[in-house]
Amino acid sequence: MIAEVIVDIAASETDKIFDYLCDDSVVVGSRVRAPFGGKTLPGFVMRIKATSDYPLEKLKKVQPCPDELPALNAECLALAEKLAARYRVPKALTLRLFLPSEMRTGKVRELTKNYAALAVDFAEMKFSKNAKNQLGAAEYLRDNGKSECAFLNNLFPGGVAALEKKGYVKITKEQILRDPYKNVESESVERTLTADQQRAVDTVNTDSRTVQLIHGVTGSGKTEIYLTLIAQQLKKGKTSIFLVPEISLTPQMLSQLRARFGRNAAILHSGLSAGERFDEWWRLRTGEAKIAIGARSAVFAPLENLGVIIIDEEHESSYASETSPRYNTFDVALLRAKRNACKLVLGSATPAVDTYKRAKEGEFSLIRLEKRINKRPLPEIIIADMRREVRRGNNSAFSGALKEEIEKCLAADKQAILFLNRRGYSQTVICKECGYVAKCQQCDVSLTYHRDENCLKCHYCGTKYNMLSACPECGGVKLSYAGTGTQRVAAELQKLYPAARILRMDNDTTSGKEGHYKILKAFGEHKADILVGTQMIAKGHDFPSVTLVGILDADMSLHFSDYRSGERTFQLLTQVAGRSGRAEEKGKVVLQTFDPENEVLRFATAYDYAGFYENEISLRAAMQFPPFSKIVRVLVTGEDDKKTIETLREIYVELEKLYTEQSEKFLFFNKMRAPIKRIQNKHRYQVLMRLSDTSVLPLIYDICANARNRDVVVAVEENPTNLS
DNA sequence: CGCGCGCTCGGG
DNA sequence: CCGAGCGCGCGA
Repeated sequence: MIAEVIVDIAASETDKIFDYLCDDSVVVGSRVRAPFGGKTLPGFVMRIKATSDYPLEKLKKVQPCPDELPALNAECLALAEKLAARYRVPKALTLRLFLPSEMRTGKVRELTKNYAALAVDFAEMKFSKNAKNQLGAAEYLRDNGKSECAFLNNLFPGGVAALEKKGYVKITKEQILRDPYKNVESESVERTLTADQQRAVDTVNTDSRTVQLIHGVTGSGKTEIYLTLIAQQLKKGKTSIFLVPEISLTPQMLSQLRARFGRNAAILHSGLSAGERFDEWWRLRTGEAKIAIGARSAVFAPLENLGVIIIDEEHESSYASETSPRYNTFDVALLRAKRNACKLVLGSATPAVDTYKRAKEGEFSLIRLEKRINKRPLPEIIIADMRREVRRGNNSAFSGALKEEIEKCLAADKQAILFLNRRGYSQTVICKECGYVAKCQQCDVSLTYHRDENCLKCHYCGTKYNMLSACPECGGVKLSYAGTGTQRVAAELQKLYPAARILRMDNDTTSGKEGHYKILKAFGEHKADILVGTQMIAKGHDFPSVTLVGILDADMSLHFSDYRSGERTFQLLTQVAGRSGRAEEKGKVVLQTFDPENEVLRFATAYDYAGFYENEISLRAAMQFPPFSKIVRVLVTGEDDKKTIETLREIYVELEKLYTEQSEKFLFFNKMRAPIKRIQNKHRYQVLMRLSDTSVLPLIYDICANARNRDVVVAVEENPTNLS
């Protein structure tokens, strides 16, 4: 037999089928070890055939890997090939997406424990008189049956090993599945559906369209709809994939899933240890677990017979991969949904403009949930005009209105959340004498001051620098801290309210697997009065005693010069505001801005998604921005500036030909330095295009794939979320 | 003359 | 991706 093998090398030069001899233990989808140019590499069997075009005598033989099941099923293989073609990446790269990394590197295997059991009858055993440990271990095994070796070795050091040598004891290895969330408490919730929820479930089940968008205000009970859909499929013996933006941010969702589905649910996410991830993956592959829950990579879960795929918070940018292969979770999910003839459910309180347009136009089904559960009112939003605060001489991060509300909140023994999308103490350190700004040596960005470590950090590459005592340019000692971050907010808050218990949650405080969980749990148990945090506190937590949310700088994300800034701001504000008043108490939101007349803020404070959408879509249409066009960026990065520019030029020349030939399909075409000129010592250049007709997109991919140069990375990004 | 490095090519 | 093979440049 001949196996067609893709060797596991991420390079376009080796991205082709190599034929190998194999025996019939090797099947399609299984992993093999293939002799390749002097050494043996892992590979994937794509097909099995009887003959080869390659001279038979030159064929080498592959060794099979002893997996119980082939690592990849037919659907995974087909999908991997499709994605490789779509994104012009080697098939080895897309195949890897379907496997836990430890399966490739082979470093982490199943966790096994050794067990000892008597192999001969105790009465027949003979012991020398000082072999106390042998006798003890044997007696223990006689009385208790099969036991763990580690345990016996503790009690009777060396006993088991000696018994095994004599043939009295047999040692067996047994696989233990790690349980990553044994510490997450279960909460049993079995609610009956509201009429709205039931209607949503019915629509998903009966509507003939593959994609179902659930547009439900925060607190309208979307989670319960997802759980019901999953449970229905489980009853039918079908499997589900449930995708969330960042699983570590949703411990409550997690415990609900655990409570409802127990070990039918497998949780895949980056915080797991390699071994845990392998075990969860394996439970899905074998069919022991039927529900895969996780961030974007869980869309590749090794499930067969899919009944439903759910993408919660579908507007989140984390669903787009930022590393090669730059797949889009929705695209992959749609391919899987079509192949399995199952539904793809999208959910959001603030759908992406593109998604909503497709739903309104009938391509997707649109399900609206306009009421919060129990008809709780949405929190009242108070706009604080920061220009007026400055005029009054208040230069602090807190407006008078916010301070007043914080005081009321503390007095009533309720909780508050303050949101500021900037970590660290101050955004930059500036010399008051000469205007010098501290910058990273490896990146073209200013450094952020972190007071707790008294250092300057680069938020792009993570490098730490000692804090300056004087300006390196002019020697001046008057340094000013410009741009407030979460550390400073927490510190100033503590000064204002010495008795208040303050927790901070940002990238700096959430290290470790359960870092997020610990902070959220402490806050949930009212062990703190005020939570100060970045983006990450905006997600779907449910804290009943939070009655106040403060948005310290609502303008921040508005001032990004990209077409999506309005959309992002609306989404962020709505999400954050939704954290307030989730129980009986009515919530309040104080939104601080320097631009109170801004349309996006006005729509957000009125909770008017439809209004926002109409306004936004007409702007986009007028400006010919997505979804009325597609922005394509070709990003060229490399350490060697000359080589990088040379590669950019090669690509540009070819793209320019395309542009002149088919200029009617281009709304914009230019090459330039990227906004951040250097990150981690890599120079960055780009060709920016806006297409009115995407038929040239495959040609753009081709040009970039052909221009691949050593030491220079070329990436094609479609409608990129951040244009740094 | 020798080897050191950089480029090209092949790998089944 | 990685190693083998080869060409050319430079130093003693």
